[in-house]
Amino acid sequence: MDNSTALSLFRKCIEKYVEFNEAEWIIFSQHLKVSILKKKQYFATPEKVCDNVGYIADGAVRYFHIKDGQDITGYFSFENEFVSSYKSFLTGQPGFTSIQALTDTILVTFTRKDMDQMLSNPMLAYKVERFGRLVAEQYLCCYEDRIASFITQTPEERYTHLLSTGREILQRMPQHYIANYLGITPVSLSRIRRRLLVGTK
Amino acid sequence: MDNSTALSLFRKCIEKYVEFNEAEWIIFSQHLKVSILKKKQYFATPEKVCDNVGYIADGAVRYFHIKDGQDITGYFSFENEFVSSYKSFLTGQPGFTSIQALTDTILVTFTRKDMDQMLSNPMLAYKVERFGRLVAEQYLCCYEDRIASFITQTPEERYTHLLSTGREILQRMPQHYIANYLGITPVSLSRIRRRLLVGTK
DNA sequence: ACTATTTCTTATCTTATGTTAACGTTTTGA
DNA sequence: TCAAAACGTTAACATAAGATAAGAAATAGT
Repeated sequence: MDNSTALSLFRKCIEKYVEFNEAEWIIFSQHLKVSILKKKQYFATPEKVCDNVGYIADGAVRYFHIKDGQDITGYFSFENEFVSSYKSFLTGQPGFTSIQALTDTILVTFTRKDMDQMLSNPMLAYKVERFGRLVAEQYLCCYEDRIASFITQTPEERYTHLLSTGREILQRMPQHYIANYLGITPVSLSRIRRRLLVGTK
Repeated sequence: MDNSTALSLFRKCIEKYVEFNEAEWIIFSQHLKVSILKKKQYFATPEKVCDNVGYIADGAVRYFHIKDGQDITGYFSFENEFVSSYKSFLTGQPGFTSIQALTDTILVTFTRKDMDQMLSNPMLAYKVERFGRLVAEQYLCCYEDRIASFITQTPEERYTHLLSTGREILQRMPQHYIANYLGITPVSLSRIRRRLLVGTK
């Protein structure tokens, strides 16, 4: 995929939120950079401030935390989604999240500085504010559901619910990542799957 | 507390995000309503669309879900915080969350319609977009931490972490609400407390 | 002031999960 | 192509959590 393809995918994506005329888009796109993250390269690490937001034109990334030397997967992002250690990006403080490319990944990125410049540019400010609001709101809704699932559901229920949504995660992620994502260990997920199998046959 | 006190508290709160001049504030405040929610009255119920965002000038509310006839507390909001079933408010769909006043609560509210009107009013649009973005971002950061705690921590760790932050929740909420908030049963929290006591003495 | 309700603890029992390790299979990378 | 690494399942054991019930203490409401 070439840079202009990546950029036009990005444009299509953000125009779900706000539309830009050509003049605006030219200025906006001056703040964008297309880059490739090779498999296993890091988009964010725990010690550093995550200074970028990325749009995944192609590929996938995995979010994880390290606890007691163990790697615990918390989330994934795929093509046509955004990626960032948001809290770190927004607060300017180091996050506790690592983000790593699962495959070679083509990204359209902009930095915190770029975002601040756009927010200070009268020609873009309003639309960038709006874009930011709508994206944040959308994530808020997702997070609300995820938190509710931890409070109201058992691990087995969370897994069957994930099955019922048929999310991409199921096809594309190894099971032990899915287990972490559900808040359990890989061994436990394997047992849950066994229970469900026995129950249905 | 009278209405103007409530309104000026609200103004002080949102001016942490954006500042309004007098003309703007006059228009903004025309969209605001001060109301009282008596103890045990509902701000939101699962069947209905949550059409309001509230600012708590005084009082406190509890968010909960009903599962198998049981009431599971998910969150709290206190004075000087916002309250809404955000996903419902943002999507216009019924939520699954109930929100109930824990004590008589004084609210400054605006409806979805008010928000849309403000977003369409050129005099306010920019600042309201910005306000919305910053509030959503702040919640995003909180939610991110909360999700990480479910994935990386045991219930006991979540509780000791809550203790270490000394959050208001601890002083003002009965323990079985806190248990739900941590994703466990009240009985289990009681046992965790026992374990911690024995461990320290 | 007194009763009803709520809250918290404790006990018992059952069940699910975490931990560790072993094994076979699949995938990866050189 | 071949060795190393990653992956999924299973087993055994220890631990923690859920469910239920009972009882004491605190609180609320009248």
